[in-house]
Amino acid sequence: MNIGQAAEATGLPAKTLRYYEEIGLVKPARDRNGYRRFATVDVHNLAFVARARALGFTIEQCRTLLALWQNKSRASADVRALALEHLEHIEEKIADLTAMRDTLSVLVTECAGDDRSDCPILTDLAQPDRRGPDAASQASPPRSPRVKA
Amino acid sequence: MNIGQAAEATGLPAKTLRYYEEIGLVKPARDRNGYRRFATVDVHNLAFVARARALGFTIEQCRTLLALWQNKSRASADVRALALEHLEHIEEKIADLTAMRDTLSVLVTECAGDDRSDCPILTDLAQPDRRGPDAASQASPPRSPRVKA
DNA sequence: CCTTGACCCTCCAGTCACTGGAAGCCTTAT
DNA sequence: ATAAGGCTTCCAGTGACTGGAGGGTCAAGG
Repeated sequence: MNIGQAAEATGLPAKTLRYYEEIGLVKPARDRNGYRRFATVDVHNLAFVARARALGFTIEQCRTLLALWQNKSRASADVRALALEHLEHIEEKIADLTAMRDTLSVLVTECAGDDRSDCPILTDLAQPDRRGPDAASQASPPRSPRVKA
Repeated sequence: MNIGQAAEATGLPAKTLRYYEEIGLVKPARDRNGYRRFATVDVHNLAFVARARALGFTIEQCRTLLALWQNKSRASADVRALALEHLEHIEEKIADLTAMRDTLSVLVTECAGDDRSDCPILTDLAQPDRRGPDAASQASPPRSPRVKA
């Protein structure tokens, strides 16, 4: 299977497959002409990774999950721990984003949105403290807007 | 005001203030010794940006908001449109993350998490299609796990 | 006068997970 | 022979910082 077919089969762009090889997630063989040859097992691994990525696992977590998947003597507790950690991470992000959404939707509601310059959104951004539904400010670390979600 | 005091006042790391100068978000004056001197207006602008960032606006959106804030002849509709667009973006992310969370929490519940190797999480990741609460797969673009949340 | 320590400066590299593009082989069909 | 399309490598860029090296500046204490 050439890279194009593997891309087709996994739903991942060919570029991504090259990248995954580069970082050692898959190790396709090579034909004599230098083309990558993806075996069935490679495609399985890629599909596994694609699904884990779709659930928001990082590449490093995918690498770990892949290793656990291939290790028949693994303990399911290890997998569960990883998933649970990731789940907490997701919950945090949801909480942060929900706080942002609440604040922002209040502000949007308050703003007339006409051709006058008067705008509660800007007023709020300009004023220290005193925010509507006590939003994102104190979600997670007290310092700096390190949310990047 | 030196950079350290400005950092203290805005809650942003000094490194970030340098970065914001580099990309032209603020333009502090310089003392004869080369130190940045932050005027009150600079600190106000930085605090404004910090709050907008905490609400998840991108740097470019912050730049726009800052310009609108300083432009007395702006129309509040412009601000509202920007906020609304951002709000939709946030809603999308929340939806994606919620789908991930639902799938993942089902899987975590199903997994015994003991020292046996049998693990529904891995089984699910390995199997194409057939997922519990029809999760993240078809959240937003049909192709690839381009969620990066 | 000298040193110490806390600041400040610039420049470079790294993060994460790709993505885009250039330049150039290889293969297949016409 | 040539054109199209697929494959290769390598380099650079994304966003928004963050870390660190190497070095200048300043105020206080000995």
